[in-house]
Amino acid sequence: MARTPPTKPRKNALQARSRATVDALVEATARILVREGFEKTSTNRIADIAGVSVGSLYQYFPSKEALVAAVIDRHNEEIMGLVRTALTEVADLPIDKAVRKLVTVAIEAHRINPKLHRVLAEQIPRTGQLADVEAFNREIHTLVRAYLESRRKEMRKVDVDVATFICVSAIEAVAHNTVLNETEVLSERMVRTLVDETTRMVVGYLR
Amino acid sequence: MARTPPTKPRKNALQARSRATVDALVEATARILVREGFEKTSTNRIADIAGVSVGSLYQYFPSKEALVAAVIDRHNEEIMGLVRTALTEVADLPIDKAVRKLVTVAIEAHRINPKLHRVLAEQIPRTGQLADVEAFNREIHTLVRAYLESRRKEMRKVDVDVATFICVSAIEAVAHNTVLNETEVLSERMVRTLVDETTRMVVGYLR
DNA sequence: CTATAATGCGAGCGATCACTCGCTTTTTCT
DNA sequence: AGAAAAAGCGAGTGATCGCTCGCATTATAG
Repeated sequence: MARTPPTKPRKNALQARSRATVDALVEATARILVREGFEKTSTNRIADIAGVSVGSLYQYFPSKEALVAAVIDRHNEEIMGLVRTALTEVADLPIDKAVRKLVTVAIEAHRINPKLHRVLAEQIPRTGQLADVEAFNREIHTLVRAYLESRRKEMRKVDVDVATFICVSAIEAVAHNTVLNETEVLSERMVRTLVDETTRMVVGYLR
Repeated sequence: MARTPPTKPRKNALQARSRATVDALVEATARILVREGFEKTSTNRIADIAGVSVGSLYQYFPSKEALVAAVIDRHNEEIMGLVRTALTEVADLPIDKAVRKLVTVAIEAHRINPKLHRVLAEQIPRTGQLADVEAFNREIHTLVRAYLESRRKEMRKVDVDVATFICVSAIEAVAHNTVLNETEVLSERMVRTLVDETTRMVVGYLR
């Protein structure tokens, strides 16, 4: 205890070189997930593609799970970036304009990296730390709820929590299924139709 | 080739005893999935819980995947049973009555075995044969589409495929999230509210 | 320049697990 | 009853894979 042992506390303190290593590892994980699927994604392979040794990998990520979690986090943060921005922009808009914007953003967000999104949704077992996607759902729920609360006078009498739940579920589902079903390129024409229709449904529901 | 070799073509022809074995295996798989999660579900363990040897397991199921697929199939058939029945019952009803019935059934269907449903949705990697959940979605889409087509005169002018897609996505999402979010027992009060609200949204959208 | 810390390496260990094979037991058929 | 087919058995095998450990290389401090 007297002497400071040169023990590495597993993953932290980064100087220049190591930051690049960490990035390379996360990037490699994402690429393998997309190109080969979750089953083929092994730590040895990740290290390999990242141009790094397994040993180094385990300096920064305590487990394979942690690596996948990092990819999920990065992806979710991209999505949440769009959503947060949209929700502040929308704060002063009436319901019809706001909903349209939110539906548009939801689909955009799902189109950021559709292949990765698909793999994350369909192949990653939500277990242990990976179960924390829930946190993002809670944040979205909170933000949307706050908006609806502030626009209550434009709405019919309705429980705001229930309305939030229904609207978020519906919008998310349409965006999700749109991206998953349409193999690759889905026309701008189609996207506009879906935005129109979903907006109509949700706005009609709220008023 | 001249002699009929007593080779078992791997899984088929069932006399009395073996049918029980197959059932026990599928049932055991479902139970382990629920109680221990997908990760802990190994073929040795399945055979163990089923009171059967691994050897026998592989007489009827060519792979672990096949076993899990059987569980998924059984569960989906239960759900599809309810949905098919509901859709025929509903054929002559006006949109508002029909949608209410369908929403109710959707939630009921998801409540058949919520824990299993959760595991299947969250922990099973949709890969290889397991990807065939899609077939059930197609059937639902077809059935709902046919109903909407037949009720076109009660509806505003709208592309029936798009409307089907939106309605099915929305209803399924609400049912799904309802069952997943509410930990265990969700009050009849809440269910009624959700049915009311979802029905309102969908009916409002269609007219 | 030397000492010390930080970063990187990769062969290989230990454990798990899907699956096989040679054999025994039970059922069916005649 | 006897034979043949069907069903059942479970120790063992081969391969995979997450992860460790002892050592090498590179950067920073004094």
